Amino acid sequence: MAYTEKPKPTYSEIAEVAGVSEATVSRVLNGDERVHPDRAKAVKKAVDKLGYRRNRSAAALASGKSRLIAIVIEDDLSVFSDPFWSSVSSGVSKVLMENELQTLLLVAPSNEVDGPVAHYLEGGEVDGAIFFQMHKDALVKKLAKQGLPVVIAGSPHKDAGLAYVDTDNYGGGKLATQHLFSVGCKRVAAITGDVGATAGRLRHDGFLSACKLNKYEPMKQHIAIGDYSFESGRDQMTKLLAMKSRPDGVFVANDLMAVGAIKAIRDAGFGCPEDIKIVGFDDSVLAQTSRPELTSVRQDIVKLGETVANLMINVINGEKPQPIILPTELVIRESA
Amino acid sequence: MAYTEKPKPTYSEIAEVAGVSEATVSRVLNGDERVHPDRAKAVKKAVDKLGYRRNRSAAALASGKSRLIAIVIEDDLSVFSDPFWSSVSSGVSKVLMENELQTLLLVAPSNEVDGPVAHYLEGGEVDGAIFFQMHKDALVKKLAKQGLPVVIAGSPHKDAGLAYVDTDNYGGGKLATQHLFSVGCKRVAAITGDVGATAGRLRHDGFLSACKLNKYEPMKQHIAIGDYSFESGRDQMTKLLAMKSRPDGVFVANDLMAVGAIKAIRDAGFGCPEDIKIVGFDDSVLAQTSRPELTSVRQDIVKLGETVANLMINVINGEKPQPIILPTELVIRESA
DNA sequence: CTGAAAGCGCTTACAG
DNA sequence: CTGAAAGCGCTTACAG
Repeated sequence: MAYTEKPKPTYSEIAEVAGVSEATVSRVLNGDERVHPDRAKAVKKAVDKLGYRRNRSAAALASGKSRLIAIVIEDDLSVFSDPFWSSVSSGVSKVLMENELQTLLLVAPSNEVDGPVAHYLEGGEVDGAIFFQMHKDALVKKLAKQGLPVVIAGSPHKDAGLAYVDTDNYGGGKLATQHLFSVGCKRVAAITGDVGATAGRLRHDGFLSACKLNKYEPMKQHIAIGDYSFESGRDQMTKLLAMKSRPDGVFVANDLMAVGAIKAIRDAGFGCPEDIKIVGFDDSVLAQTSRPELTSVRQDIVKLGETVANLMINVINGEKPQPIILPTELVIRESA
Repeated sequence: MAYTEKPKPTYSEIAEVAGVSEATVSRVLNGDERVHPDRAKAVKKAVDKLGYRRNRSAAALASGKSRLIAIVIEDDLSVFSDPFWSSVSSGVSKVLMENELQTLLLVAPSNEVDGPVAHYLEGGEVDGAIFFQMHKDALVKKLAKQGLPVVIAGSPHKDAGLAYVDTDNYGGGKLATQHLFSVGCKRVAAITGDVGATAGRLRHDGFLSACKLNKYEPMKQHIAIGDYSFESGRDQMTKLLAMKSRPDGVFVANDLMAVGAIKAIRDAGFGCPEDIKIVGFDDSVLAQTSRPELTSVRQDIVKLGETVANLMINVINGEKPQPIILPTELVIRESA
């Protein structure tokens, strides 16, 4: 039995089998409504019969559209330990694929405005680019100005008319803090992340807003600034514990710092939640493995990815870029 | 000032500026050695001057090579909470990009041999495919047989002449278990993962090998089988604790189960490491946030990704597919 | 070592 | 609603 070369049918075979021209094949495959239903049916039948699959390179070359969407992630250690982007990417890729779009994975330094990835993106090889929030806005804006459809997963540093999808960081911070008041805390503090970045600032603002709602004026020293690391959570909590007016409830801007804070509480001989209650943010795996288990703000990350992909599709279709904020919920466990 | 259309130079402009034919431009850009150095220089100069970037679709169409490598990940909840693949992908993408290859992200159900992703991969749109270990071998083998360069990150279920890169699971299990003996444990047990899967089996085998080396015959009931979840670690540990011959050292096949095991130890009123010592596997973020901090086996995940990418390149270049095993190291902390 | 020319497999005005 | 034809921007035998 001789090996037969795989036939790899092209338009010409389909056209022949279906008894139409290649132009019509193309129209049918691209969903052109004008084709007569009977011919469309014939084409589809031929496609099935021949097991035809479109050559994307050829289509891209002829049409000028690559049907490729880039996901740009940061080449940075933080990525390596954060399941966040893997979940988002997964949701993105799934939705894009359902829309016959491919997902290209690009790894780039965060502040690179002029490196290889930037050039690649400017080269027009891609129909759109999705950026993960850690990126500086400069490159994103530049690309958007050049007409490339661009969506940010997360919030831009400064709102600049860019399309983005983000978790409701403000609402989440507020929710978490409100919970501390609800369970009877009287001296509520916060350990924030980088308040220069949007997510950190919004969580912080949400905290303040809940305080105001409860007619509570937090002390300045009760707002400690961390950097999202375990160590900073531990160290900032230690400082809070050392204060004369020791807080009895702390909103911590992510779970990793929250776990650090709990360690500090334990090390200092206090109990959580007896002496000090803690609410985290992310509802990561840490929330469940921590002792005590962490009450934390949950964001639906897969949904975030799906929403990002859908927004990208809309932007490509010419809709106006527009922010989308996804709701959070509070998962109550042991720590508060 | 009128907006000028971006010129988007092509071969014809370069050829003109450099005073050569388009064929020569192509040769230079593809690193063909035969071109006279002077002409090559002229072409490169023209390329720089015009800010030329190659149209990949056109090149792909003409050459039949897409310069696209797919990463196929599983559409499964386990992915969503495991930073493993994000780190691997990151390493893969970086190396591929350095070699002018693009990374395509494909999300597919694990046991799909005949779905859209499978068809896509068979369609020849991709120059190679990298699979993450959770995938069943069937699809991978099928593709390999069709001549598609294929590499597995992790181990195949059964060795089938496929190229793969994996952590030394066997060596890691051995290392971990040996450490338990070294610190004086007398009744050493194990909580394994799925021993039907390669990684789980190898870690388990490594455990046995260290036992043998120490002339220790583990009791059958001392080898508990978990499923890598926090709960299974906790439950299996509870069972071990209930035994008359209670172990004083346990090798746990991943950190998440190890943290669960520690909870069980605490809940039962024992101390870790005083009464029972624990060694985990992965050296994940949990290892550092756990109380006590976890002694754990570390694998270099980014390196794994880079190695996978390099292996892929070698396979594409016609080298014989061949397994690569990456070493592990033991990170000693508090739990053992 | 180099160029003229054909061709990769699609898409899309254009004309009807 | 449909087809003939030109063209997208490269690559690659082929001939020299």
